[in-house]
Amino acid sequence: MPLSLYNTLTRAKAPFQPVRPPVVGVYLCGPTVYSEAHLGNARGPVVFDVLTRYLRHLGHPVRYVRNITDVGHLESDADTGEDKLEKAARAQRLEPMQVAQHYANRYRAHMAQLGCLPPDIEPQASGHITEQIGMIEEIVQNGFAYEANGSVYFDVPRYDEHHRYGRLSNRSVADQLAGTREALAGQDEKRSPQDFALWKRAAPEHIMRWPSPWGEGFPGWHLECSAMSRKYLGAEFDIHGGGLDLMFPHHECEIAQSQGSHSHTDEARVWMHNNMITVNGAKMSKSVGNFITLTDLFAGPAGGLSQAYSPMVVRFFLLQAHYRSPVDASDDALQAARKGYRKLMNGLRLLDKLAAGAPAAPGRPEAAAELRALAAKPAEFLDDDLNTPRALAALFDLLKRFNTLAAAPAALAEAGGEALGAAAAAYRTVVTDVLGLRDEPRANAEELLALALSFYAEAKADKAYAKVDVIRAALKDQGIVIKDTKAGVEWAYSEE
RNA sequence: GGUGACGUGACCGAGUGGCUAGGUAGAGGUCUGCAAAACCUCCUACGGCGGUUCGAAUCCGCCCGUCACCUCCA
Repeated sequence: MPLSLYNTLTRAKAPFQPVRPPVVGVYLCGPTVYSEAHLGNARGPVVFDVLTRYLRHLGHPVRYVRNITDVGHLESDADTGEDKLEKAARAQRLEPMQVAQHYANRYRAHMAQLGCLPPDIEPQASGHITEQIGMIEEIVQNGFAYEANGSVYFDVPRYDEHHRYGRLSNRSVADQLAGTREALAGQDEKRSPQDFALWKRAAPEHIMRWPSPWGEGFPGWHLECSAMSRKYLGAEFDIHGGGLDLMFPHHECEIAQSQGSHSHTDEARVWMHNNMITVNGAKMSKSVGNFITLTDLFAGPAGGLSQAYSPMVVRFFLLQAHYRSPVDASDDALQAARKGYRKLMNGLRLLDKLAAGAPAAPGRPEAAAELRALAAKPAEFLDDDLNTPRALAALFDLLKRFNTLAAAPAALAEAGGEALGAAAAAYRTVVTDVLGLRDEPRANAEELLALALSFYAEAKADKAYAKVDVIRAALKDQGIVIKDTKAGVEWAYSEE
């Protein structure tokens, strides 16, 4: 069964066909690095991490691009001076690029904790000013942009005459005009309120600025993704992802820029949007008090949650909902996810035991076939627009079967070693390679060691020297030597 | 006002025109020195009102309610 994906552009699921098979190009809109990443920032990267992992599992060489936005966006169109990055830099008395680097580093660390593989290319907007200027020049040449007072704006009505603007988000230019009437004030530079900036003239106090044919300034909000995706993935590539909130205006503008500059393509063939996360039923916001940064989430109580939740629990929790559905985080939901996650991980350990006791004989054909069919289910559900909740359900079904087999040697023999091995491999592959869930060891080595030493001391006191020798040898295998001192039993790392 | 999504059992969350989602929690049981795990059985469902249909929780209409986007936002 081929992989089907839901395309926001067509509002339908369709079998996935790479533009240049077997290679697949994926672009995900990355973070603007001016503050700590929060729970909501985790969903897109996790979803598209599973997507790229699955594409690779299916044998596609994937080029996964996730940008870092380090040219801060303006707070609003009317505000020419307040740039998010510069604002953060001023508040922290730092160079803007220092702020960007700081949060980019933290972002990468958080993504690694969440089990997201690093992108193949992680381009930064500030390093691609040349490409962005080149793209603006093309758009101007094609008549879809105009210069005004050192800034360049995309001419939405003009573009709309040739290509429909608003296809992705299903909006019409006329409707938007009706809806934005009140906002007309103070937008004198723009010919139409929907026009968006490709290049902004820098006010004197603006720090981040670059020379351009239109004077000193900086690129507009939406341009970097068009320029960088084109550079690294081509004028038409396979999959463009992002949060639902980016659909309009960001992605709509990207399509317009790509169509208007070069290629008469929609930039990407498939547009995928992950839905949002709410916390205790409401959108995260600082004023509601349910805003949760990833740092706080992983470390302790935050934003209406009573305790810390580990990165893998969060990942499992996110995968338990379909990526196009909204998901609500709460203590109840996360605690249930934690137990489910641990159950799945305990399954991985069970596989090792099963493999050790697997029968060599082929088993009964029907039983073997049945086990293989059960083991094929998780991937089948992933084929259906990445249905991770169903895939997880199928994994739990499979795990139940493993548990049953582990307790019943007769049934184990019926299934046969070959089918068992294949089923175990399927479980392990989907859980770890595709869903990216790994075991988070929780046992405290120091405490376990203290326990072993207490048994040692007890055995010694009982003069049970056979037991004493066993404990000492086992610890030595772990590189730990026991030291009997007058003060009591101590330990040290072996110097051998 | 425009666009889109949604309302499923104690909680989270899939799915489907008739056939078990799954996880968590709860009840009983098997196993067990005790416990845990595991397994078996059970429990509470599809917002309301109409319509289409042999049959709808699943399709259509209306109503009620919730959320998101339309300004930066994952």
